[in-house]
Amino acid sequence: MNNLKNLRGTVDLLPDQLIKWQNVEKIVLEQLSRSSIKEIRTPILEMTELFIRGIGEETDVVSKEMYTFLDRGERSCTLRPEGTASVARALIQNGISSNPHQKLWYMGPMFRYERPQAGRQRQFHQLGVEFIGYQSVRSEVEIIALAWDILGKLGIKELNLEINTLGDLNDRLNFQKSFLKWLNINKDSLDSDSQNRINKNPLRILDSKNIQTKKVLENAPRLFNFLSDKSHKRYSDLKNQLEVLQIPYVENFNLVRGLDYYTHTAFEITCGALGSQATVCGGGRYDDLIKQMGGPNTPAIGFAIGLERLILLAGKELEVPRNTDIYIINQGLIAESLAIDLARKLRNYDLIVELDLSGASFSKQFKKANKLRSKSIIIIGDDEAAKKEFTIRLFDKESFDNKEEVISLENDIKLEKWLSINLSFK
RNA sequence: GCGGGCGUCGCCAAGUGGUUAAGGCAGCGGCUUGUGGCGCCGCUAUUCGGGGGUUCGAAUCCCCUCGCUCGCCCCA
Repeated sequence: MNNLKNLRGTVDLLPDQLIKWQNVEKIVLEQLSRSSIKEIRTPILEMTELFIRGIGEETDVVSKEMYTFLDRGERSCTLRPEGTASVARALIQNGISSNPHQKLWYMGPMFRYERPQAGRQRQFHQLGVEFIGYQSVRSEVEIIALAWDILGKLGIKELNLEINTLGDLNDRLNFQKSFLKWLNINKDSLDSDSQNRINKNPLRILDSKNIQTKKVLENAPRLFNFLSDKSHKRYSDLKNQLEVLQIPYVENFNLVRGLDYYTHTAFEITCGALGSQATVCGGGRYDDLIKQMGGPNTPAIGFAIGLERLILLAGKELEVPRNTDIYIINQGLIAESLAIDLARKLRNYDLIVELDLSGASFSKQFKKANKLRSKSIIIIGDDEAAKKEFTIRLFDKESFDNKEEVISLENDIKLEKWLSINLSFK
């Protein structure tokens, strides 16, 4: 059995860990539904072509991180490395023009072939939100605020919001012209990674982490200075509105982000507690993507939150499970079936009811109930079965002074009264 | 893809060449098959991530490999 293991960069989530996941998901989904955002589910597997065209051939994600293979029909397939391209594809395919304004969310696994690290896996999970068909600055502010609030609802502290603007396609082309000129003059002062990017993806050089390159870049032309008046206005409107909402931000002119489809606003939320993989949320506007992919001209903006990173940040209080309300101790053939019937009835009261299936001694079953920290127990054995009744007892760990009552199996009124007094059942 | 650290039972670990691989937690069984918190007793690694080598003898030394981890790169 030793040779059968999970693949590198994948993990098993066991029941104890899933308590936290489920709690986090619950809070997140509540917040999304309050904002009237609808769920969309797209396939995990897509044509490779989708990501090459959507994300950009020269991006790191596409050029070296995709899980790509040929299926039995010789089609090139890829496990999705992110969600936006799939959502765009699904909308185009299903007739976006009949419904051009949509607020959508999705949640699920993504795949990138990278070296695993804390907060980074090969199969990881993202929550994504996309506002489709919205051009306004307020849609950007709304979406940033949403990301900010989701993280806030989970009690995550010390978050940093970084923003930047990339301008529109024209702004970028103008900038790129003079940036390329500058890059070629200063080529020798750049690190080798950046030199390689000159002809492939010059914008990415902007957020190089190389100290030497960073220093040289200080004298490079600024994208900001190539923005049209309109783009400038967008950006200052964005900042003003964030200030009204009292969401603190830091401008980072080098924030470019790794996917080609971004225009205008790009943002990232980081948390120092995550260590080197600090980004918990990244997003931005992508006004040209849907058109580029063959759909109608449709502006859009979105973000993605990394769920593994979110779980790392979320507080310990979300790890607490809901305890069993009633543990049913039972023994004997007749008692057994009465106990099953009783369990079904109690579950209709929306109580967590666990039926002991072991047939072990009463003593064992009591110990099990105690270990589970069950709030109460029901005892039903041969004696009770014969009289068509059961014993119900509060099962307080602290005191042994437990209230116990014998109730007839038919007496639902008495049962409900007991439940409402002792388990605050309504 | 490149550097640094690590790898002994489900978890936390002692052991650094000499033959029975400590201990704690958890688990299981019993004292106590009709009654729970405590206690006591017992069981649970032919084996030290895997493979090969050195040696009379290896968890301990050497080589390879896999995995984890921290950084770089990049991102969620």
